[in-house]
Amino acid sequence: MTRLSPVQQKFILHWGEMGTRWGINRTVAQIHALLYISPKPLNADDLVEALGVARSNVSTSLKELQGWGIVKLTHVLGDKRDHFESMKDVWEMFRVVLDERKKREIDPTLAVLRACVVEAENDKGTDASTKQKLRELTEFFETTTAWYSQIRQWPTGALTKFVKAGDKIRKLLGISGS
Amino acid sequence: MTRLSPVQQKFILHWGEMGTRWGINRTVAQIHALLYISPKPLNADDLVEALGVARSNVSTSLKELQGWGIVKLTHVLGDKRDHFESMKDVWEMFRVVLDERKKREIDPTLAVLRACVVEAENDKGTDASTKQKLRELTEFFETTTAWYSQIRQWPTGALTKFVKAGDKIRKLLGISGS
DNA sequence: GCTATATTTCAGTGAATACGGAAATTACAG
DNA sequence: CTGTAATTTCCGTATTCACTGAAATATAGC
Repeated sequence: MTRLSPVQQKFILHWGEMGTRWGINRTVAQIHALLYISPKPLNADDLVEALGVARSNVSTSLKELQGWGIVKLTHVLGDKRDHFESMKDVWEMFRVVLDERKKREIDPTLAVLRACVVEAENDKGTDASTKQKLRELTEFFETTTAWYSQIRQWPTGALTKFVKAGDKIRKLLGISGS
Repeated sequence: MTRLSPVQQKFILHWGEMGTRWGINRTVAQIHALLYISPKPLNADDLVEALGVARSNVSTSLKELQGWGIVKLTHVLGDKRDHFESMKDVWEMFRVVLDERKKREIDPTLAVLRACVVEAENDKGTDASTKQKLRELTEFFETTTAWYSQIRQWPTGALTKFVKAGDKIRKLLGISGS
């Protein structure tokens, strides 16, 4: 692993920054950024050297990334050390991340909402507005997750076609448009 | 503002928890949750009492929510105190939040990525893999944002129709399917 | 303009999180 | 089996972030 170029640095730093904004640890995001642009698998010491963080920090961050399913452990011939590489297909990568966030956050939220709706029905202490709003929120998540499970299986490039199709879709669906 | 029912508490606590997972301050999210289910505008003291947080905390959180554009300041007759209400349409609300996050995070990211791509072109220090990956990532964000600006103007309920339409869309677009 | 009330700002404190370094464990070569 | 390299775990520290309470400012009625 040679020293990072200014461009690589800029990208990695920004990616780390974005990570924190979305609830991802900065180092985790930086390591992911580096692995993503790297042409070959890197070992832990490569990452330590390139990013200037502690070995232990790299270790836990890599575990985290493997937990997300976007970084895999590999080996290179003649080297006993573990090496790591990022998923390379951007589309696939985001699909995996979205699936994971859905599983970790949206699904539990839906579970809580449904429980709240049920519980609110036979509960005098909860006003009508709350009941109504909880129902609407539940429905919102139900619709959007159903919709996501549709488009998540679109092949790469389908969104491009979709964008190009423009208003045709809306007409097909009989959507009035806003 | 009467005391929170167990259902309301459960919802508000969970919403606060979810907030933190997505980079939103817990108190901010809790206040938003409470305003969302509230049938009428609430003042700062209502929030202090219901959530058990400091007055100053409520103040800054409300500023934050107004900054996001999902909470508005209003007044009720015969009360000089400021009152606040949340946007009530879930769909509109998420549209606003997504627009804002796009503006704050995605757009700057795209700017950085484009700058990186340009800078990488005339730079011997950056390898081919990096250039390639940065291009792909840029393209990804360009496509997805273009796609978002399409569906963001779909009227409420259009997604439902979309889900029901199922595979028809894919056939229309000539997408092979996965 | 003065007073009471409401709101915001700000500095200090506390809690959560991230991180580093040493120690412990594991994996491997000879 | 032994020694060495690699990796992980763990605990203490540091940094960041959230929050409070008090002081300062603003607002509205009189």
